[in-house]
Amino acid sequence: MFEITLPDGKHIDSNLNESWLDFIKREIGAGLAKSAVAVSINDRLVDVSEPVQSGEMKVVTLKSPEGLNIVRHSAAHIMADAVTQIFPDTKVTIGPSIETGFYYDFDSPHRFSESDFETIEKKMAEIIKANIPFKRKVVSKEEAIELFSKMGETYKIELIEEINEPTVSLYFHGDFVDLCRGPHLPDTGFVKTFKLLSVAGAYWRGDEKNKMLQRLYATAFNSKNDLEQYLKMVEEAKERDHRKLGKELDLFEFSEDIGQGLVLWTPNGGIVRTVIENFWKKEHYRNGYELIYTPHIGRSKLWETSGHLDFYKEGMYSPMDIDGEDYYAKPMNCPFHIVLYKRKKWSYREFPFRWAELGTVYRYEKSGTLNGLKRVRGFTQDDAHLFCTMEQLEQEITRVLNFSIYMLKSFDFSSYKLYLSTRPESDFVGEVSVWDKAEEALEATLKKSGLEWELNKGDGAFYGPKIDILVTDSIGREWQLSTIQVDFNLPERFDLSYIGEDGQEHRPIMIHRALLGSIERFFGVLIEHFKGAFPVWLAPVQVALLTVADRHVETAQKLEKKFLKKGIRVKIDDRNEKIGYKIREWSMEKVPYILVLGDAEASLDKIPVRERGGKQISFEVDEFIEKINNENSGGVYF
RNA sequence: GCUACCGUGGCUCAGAUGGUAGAGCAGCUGAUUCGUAAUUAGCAGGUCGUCGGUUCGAGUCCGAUCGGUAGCUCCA
Repeated sequence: MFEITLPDGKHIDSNLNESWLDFIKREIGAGLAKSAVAVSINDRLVDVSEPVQSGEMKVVTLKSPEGLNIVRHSAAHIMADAVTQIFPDTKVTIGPSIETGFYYDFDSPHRFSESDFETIEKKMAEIIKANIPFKRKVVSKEEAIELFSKMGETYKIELIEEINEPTVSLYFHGDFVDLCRGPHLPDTGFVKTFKLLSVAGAYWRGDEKNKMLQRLYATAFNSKNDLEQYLKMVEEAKERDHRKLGKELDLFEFSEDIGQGLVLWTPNGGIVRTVIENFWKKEHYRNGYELIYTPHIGRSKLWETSGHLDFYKEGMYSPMDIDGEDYYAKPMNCPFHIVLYKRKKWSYREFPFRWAELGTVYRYEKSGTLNGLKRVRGFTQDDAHLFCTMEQLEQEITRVLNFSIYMLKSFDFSSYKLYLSTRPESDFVGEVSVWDKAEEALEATLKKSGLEWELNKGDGAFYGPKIDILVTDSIGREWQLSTIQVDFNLPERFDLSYIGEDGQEHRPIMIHRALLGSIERFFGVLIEHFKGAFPVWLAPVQVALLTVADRHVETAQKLEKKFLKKGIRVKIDDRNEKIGYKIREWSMEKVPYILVLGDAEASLDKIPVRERGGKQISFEVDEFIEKINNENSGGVYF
């Protein structure tokens, strides 16, 4: 007797030894049975061909996220089938579904390239069209090993040997067989549309000591429309790529002469950075921070004390010799801030301290990980270190969190996801009771914030718990920008203290925090978020004045003077070109406002303002200046 | 760092099977003074990333190196 509960709470008792598919057909409906790709029984996914069992069941259809995962996973098998048919010497390894599709890793004497895609896709289409059923078979490990060794599938054997169960499940479709937990589609025909995307190297089991395999990336969707939408989104991301826009808008540069991962800010990028930094400084003063400046290098003793030479050496550059003494370029600012702390004895009455610095650090990143502005070797952190008592921790964290959200909002990021990372299982410093108190403080802050947050249990750094903030950009991608980290380690290592109310020495709590992260990376994210069309307050040029003919230059200069006085970033274009030509150029530069000055504007009573996108509005000069000032985020930061 | 791919004038790109570099845009000079996304004529600009090799001859083949892209890995 099976007792089955449906999602609507209905109980069905059945004593038939039938498959889920038959059960669904009879008890729920033939229509649903047609689009059923799996069954969730007590939150475990199984094939629809599996026999019924007792529990809470839910039909998984193509449309659900789980359903799409199954489609993609099955498509991965189909791809592996196609590839091994076309290239028989190929060994299969693993092929899971991922967020945007699926991949399969192969070990093959054949060098895959995009030119193989068509052949593979054609073969896959054949397999799909044949509606070949997926069949599950549970066998003993020995049996499975025998099967795969006959086939020469050594990777599969390695996987089976590590499975701690007496049996394993195999999935067949046609002549293809793969070790797999499942579930899979009823048959290959359920894959509606797919596309091979790229080929890349990937280590066997993700370990760089192992052999490099060839990974074929692909994706599958339930409709052509979904696929097209996905491809469009990929296209859109390409269009927005900050490396492409950075070149087009002349915002930054890398040079072989200077070195990998080292950014040159051009005059245009320099303006944006200046605005960001000036805004940042002003807001920090307003929020109770004091700005400090520290050097780029420090003696090895400092890095020994801080522990960086023990734990972070791979990230640091080789030392330079100064008068026979080793100095290191800083990968972090904290030790310098701590040395500033140590210059005096502090009283609890003076707490908290909030010391901020736009500190430029240098970190060794493997060459393959470098990526435009997003991953560089020299960058400026918008760093700050707070020193406070345990009693002040919650209030300080709340303050930082609010400040962080305010800053992100100022740059047009309005959707956040927060993560609380807590004490790791092992390898952590400090007392458990201190950790607990700190974690409580962080959690209380998050709860009060009313923001969406999640717990990443055990994901904290060894030195303390932290809160990370992810923002969503204009095309839905997530970026981690802010991080707020409590540190129990460095105060200990540097023997920091303050005099408490009781006249005794106590250890202060230290908080590291960065709101924008790195200025370089943040700039990259901003470029992509705005697609290079910066809001007025950040735009390198805010207003372009275009003269129709030479006799209008004087008008332009008069206007320029007025704008400059008000701190508006303005450029005159008095070249001997047709007006359409100039408009095209400044439009492509994504300048927020273009003003065409001709005979009609000679008196400057009214000026015609062309907005980005082509809309034209007539303004009085003062009115327009006022408008720009309003758009300057409450101040001129340049 | 590893694997694959890529590297031609400021930018975007052409240059089958090796025979000694080409376009558009940008730049410069001239004509044009023309009102909301490219006026026109001419000129100039490249030791084809770099170094080495094969060859009578290499942008084209081979090796090394530098740089880039995708992914893997890393990110106390």
